[in-house]
Amino acid sequence: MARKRFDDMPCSIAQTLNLVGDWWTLLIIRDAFFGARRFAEFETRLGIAKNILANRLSQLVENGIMQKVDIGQTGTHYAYELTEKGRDLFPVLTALRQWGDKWVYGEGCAPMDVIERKSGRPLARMVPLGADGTPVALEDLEIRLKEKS
Amino acid sequence: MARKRFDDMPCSIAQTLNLVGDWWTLLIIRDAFFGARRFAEFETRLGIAKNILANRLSQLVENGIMQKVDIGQTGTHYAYELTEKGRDLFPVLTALRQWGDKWVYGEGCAPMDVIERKSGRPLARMVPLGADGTPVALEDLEIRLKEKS
DNA sequence: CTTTATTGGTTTCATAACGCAACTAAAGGA
DNA sequence: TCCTTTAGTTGCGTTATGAAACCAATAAAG
Repeated sequence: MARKRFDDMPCSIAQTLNLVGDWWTLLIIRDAFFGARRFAEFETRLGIAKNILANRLSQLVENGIMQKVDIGQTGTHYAYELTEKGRDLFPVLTALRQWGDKWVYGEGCAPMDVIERKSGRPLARMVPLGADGTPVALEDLEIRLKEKS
Repeated sequence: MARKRFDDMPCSIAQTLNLVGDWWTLLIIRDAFFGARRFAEFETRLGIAKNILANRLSQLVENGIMQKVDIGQTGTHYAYELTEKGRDLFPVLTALRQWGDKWVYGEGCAPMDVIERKSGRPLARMVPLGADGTPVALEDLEIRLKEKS
């Protein structure tokens, strides 16, 4: 049967994964953050098949995460760029990257650093903070589900 | 042909997605955070097929993200629990959830809140911070790739 | 003004993954 | 002994993925 969709799950995590949670989509977004704009650029950087890339890009555009800009005074030239909605996925990518830095490569062995130019230093580790700005403990959290109206 | 693996990409994001980036895995981890422990619990909460669930759980155990604990004095009873490596994915789930809260449901309309008991208030929005603790601007970031040794 | 290259795809087809349902295995209880 | 619970495995049809071939529009070359 068809791949199961998570559309109907009343959960932001499921909904987000439904939009960006397949094999390639987050990597396309990653490369967009890292400067890729053109179809061929994504293709060669990722080593993704053209049909899959075309499909994913059109989904991303459809979902408002990227936009397709015609920069074609000269021939067929489009740029795919992140919208604000797309740029707002940066925390997700950062969390994924920091987890991999720590658990796949090990502290200090990551193949890539993201550096803040101002300070010349890498970003701080992202940690969920409470309303008062201090890190939260998992045990101190409570899930509260809203009633359906 | 076989699904493409991201194993060979020298990138923490790709590596992390390689471990937890398929359709179901992050939802299994989410439910583990929310208290699910038993095979049947994951099955009914997620509506996932048994074979897929069995496959994903064994991958998660193999990758050290969950562990399978035999709690079976009486019959066949196992519990699947997150390891430290698994619990450390909490920032990833939080970032995904907060993005969905904002862009899928809209501020204040999320179907679920994660509340800190201490304060009774939801977690703060996760934002990548620079080394000095202030939020970073995307334009002020620089990617630095490490040479292969 | 015809030919060739570039860009951004679409089509085709083999294979792998998914989803459902049925079946199995091991232990406990009636 | 037979039934139930738990945790799977197996079989099979459907869908998605990946590679390669093909296509269309424009530009550049000759």
